[in-house]
Amino acid sequence: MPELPEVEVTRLSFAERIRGARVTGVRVGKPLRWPIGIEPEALVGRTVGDVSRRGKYLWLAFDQGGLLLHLGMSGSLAFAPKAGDAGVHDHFDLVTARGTLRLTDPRRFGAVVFSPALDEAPAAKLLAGLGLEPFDPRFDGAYLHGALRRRRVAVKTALLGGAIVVGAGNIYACEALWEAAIDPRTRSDRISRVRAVRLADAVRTTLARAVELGGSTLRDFRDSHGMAGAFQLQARVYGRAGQPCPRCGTTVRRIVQGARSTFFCPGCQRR
DNA sequence: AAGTGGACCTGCTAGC
DNA sequence: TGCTAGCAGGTCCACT
Repeated sequence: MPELPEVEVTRLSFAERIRGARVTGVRVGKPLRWPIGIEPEALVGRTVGDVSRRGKYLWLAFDQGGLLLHLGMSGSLAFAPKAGDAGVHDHFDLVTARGTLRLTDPRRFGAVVFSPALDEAPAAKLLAGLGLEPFDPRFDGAYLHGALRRRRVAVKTALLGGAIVVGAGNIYACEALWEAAIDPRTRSDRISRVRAVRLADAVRTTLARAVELGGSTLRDFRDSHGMAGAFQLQARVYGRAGQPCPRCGTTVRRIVQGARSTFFCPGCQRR
């Protein structure tokens, strides 16, 4: 489910509501990717502060420490309709007077990890190695060109890796490469400076537009109030194998790169 | 060091 | 209808 736009849309949908709330209870379900790292009871009595985002992680700050949250492949955060009605896929509840923030995650690739601070372990360790935020002014064509030159993987793989720029997962990496008219199989060190400028623009604008549209709801993504996203309706290539490219009419293809599906137009996306 | 493939876990859909 | 294979939005880790 969640790439940067879905995570950001989720954040925007609950941050205001939960800020200042006092934790009155915590419920945990099945284990997620990593142990929480604190007795859930020890969170009771803390006050929620700001919710920020780094890549696809959310940092929910308390007056003391905070929780690093990740939605994995199938996670979502929502306010529970009423307390005590947790289903089999609900694995974390943060109960407050302003509502119960609930992580639902069928595949359990997501995570809830307590950390004493964002810049201390374990949070810092999980965030180490992340590339620039796409909306960071330092993320531009020159930076991207330089970073791509140091790698020899396919440019799609380089984007997905997150070590150069965070936030573009499988949907938006495919979409940004279409936007920039670059063949996803192109070796990253063969991308010219001019095309790197185009690609950096495409990554930024694709992610920004997706946030504006409320993310992509392919199957089950909802924000914390249950709203679906609309970006998927505008996807040009993702999930559209066999359909005509909206730019040149060539049939969109699906290939596999690094065990992930890549969708692209072999007509107008060039090496 | 960088690149590759497997691992984690569950649910859904298409096809026989 | 029931079973199976294949697929899914992420990313860490072990191995080459």
